[in-house]
Amino acid sequence: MNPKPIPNETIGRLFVYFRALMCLRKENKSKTVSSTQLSEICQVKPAVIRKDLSYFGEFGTRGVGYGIEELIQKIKEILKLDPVIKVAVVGVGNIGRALLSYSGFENEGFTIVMAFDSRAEVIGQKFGNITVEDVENLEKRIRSEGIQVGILAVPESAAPVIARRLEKGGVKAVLSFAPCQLFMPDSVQLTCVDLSMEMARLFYYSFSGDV
Amino acid sequence: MNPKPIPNETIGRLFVYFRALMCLRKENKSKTVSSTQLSEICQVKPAVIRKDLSYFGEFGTRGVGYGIEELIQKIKEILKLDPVIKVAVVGVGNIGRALLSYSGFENEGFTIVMAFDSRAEVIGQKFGNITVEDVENLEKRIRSEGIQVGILAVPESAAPVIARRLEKGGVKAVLSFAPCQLFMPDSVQLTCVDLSMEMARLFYYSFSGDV
DNA sequence: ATGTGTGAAGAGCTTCACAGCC
DNA sequence: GGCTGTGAAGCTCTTCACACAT
Repeated sequence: MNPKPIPNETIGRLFVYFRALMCLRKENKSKTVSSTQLSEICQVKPAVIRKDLSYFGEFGTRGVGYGIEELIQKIKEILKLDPVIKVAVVGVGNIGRALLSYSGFENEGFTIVMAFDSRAEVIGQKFGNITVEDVENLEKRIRSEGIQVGILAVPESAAPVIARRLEKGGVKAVLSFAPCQLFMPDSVQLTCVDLSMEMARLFYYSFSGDV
Repeated sequence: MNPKPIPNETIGRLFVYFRALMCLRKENKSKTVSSTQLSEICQVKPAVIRKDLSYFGEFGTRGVGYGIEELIQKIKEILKLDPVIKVAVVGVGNIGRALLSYSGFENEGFTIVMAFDSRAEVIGQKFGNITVEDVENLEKRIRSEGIQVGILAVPESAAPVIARRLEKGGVKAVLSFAPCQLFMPDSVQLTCVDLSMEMARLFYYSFSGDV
């Protein structure tokens, strides 16, 4: 058991702060920022920001605020944001391509280093400095390259099999875009991004209290 | 105020049940399903399923379970899943294309009916029966077509402006893929799908309790 | 016997208010 | 004055156990 129970939501918000801090650093208007200032950028209440940060230590200075550079480093540590962690994308359809061509990840602490697909016409294509490989060799290749995180961007029908193979290849975490339930051992962290579900939630809240 | 406070999470889970029920209906093995059976498919505990459903009425039969067809209809009603609600995609990059070419949405209760982009080479392209239009005319077109939901799939730099224009065009809800904070009036429901944040969360949980 | 519906207990997260420090 | 750090209160969501229906 950990010393203190850290809310799940806190982790997500830390990343939001992180991104805001990166902006502030670029603007370079000040070396420090108060929870009130941060709250305006992040749309999170000042007290929440302070409590979130306080779970991990006392990073601020009373009467002043938080050192921007220092806080960036602290959050990096906490979230293990580190481009050394290797990520692979499986499935180079539209979603896979979107991920491969998004250049923002590097500023945000991680890098995609491999891509796999099953289609002959896609294998061998280059995206930046990544060449799409044959999914046939998935387990072997991700194991030999030390891939720790897999992104599942294949069609629903292939998702369960690929998920299993990522697990066999030794990844510790999987981010899935497949609109279906996946079964994973507890040793593998699984997050599903379910667009239909988000849409459904939006619908409910937009059209419920209606005339 | 509503009669009972309904957990936010319940809404998301309802959609998960919905999808599972659609599968069960297709399999056509039985007319009914118990919360225990559903729980195995959805990976949600039986008691949670029962409580979630009980917020909206008494849909089950004691000793038997829930009628599959009946429950599908009820959830459709609750979530306002209805292909009559019109959705537009703004930004036909990789993410936009992924959404336009995903055929599953129709089974899941909504339809994308328009697409916009600013790039001359994309405007006029067809995806299924949708022709990409010039984002120039965004407000006018979504208003005249009665678009109620906008999906924001443009680069970060354009996101705040387009968000504002969607709002002006009269949408009631926006689903954004932009990795930045957006400011919207309370009258517009906003959900942000933040992939970097999900990655960061995964990282934290995968590499924290580590050696 | 089987399986739903639900009040009450429990766990988790947020908010508040203010003590403590600059 | 300004701002952080935090215990305690308040709120929300989940879990449990069992009454109730078929």
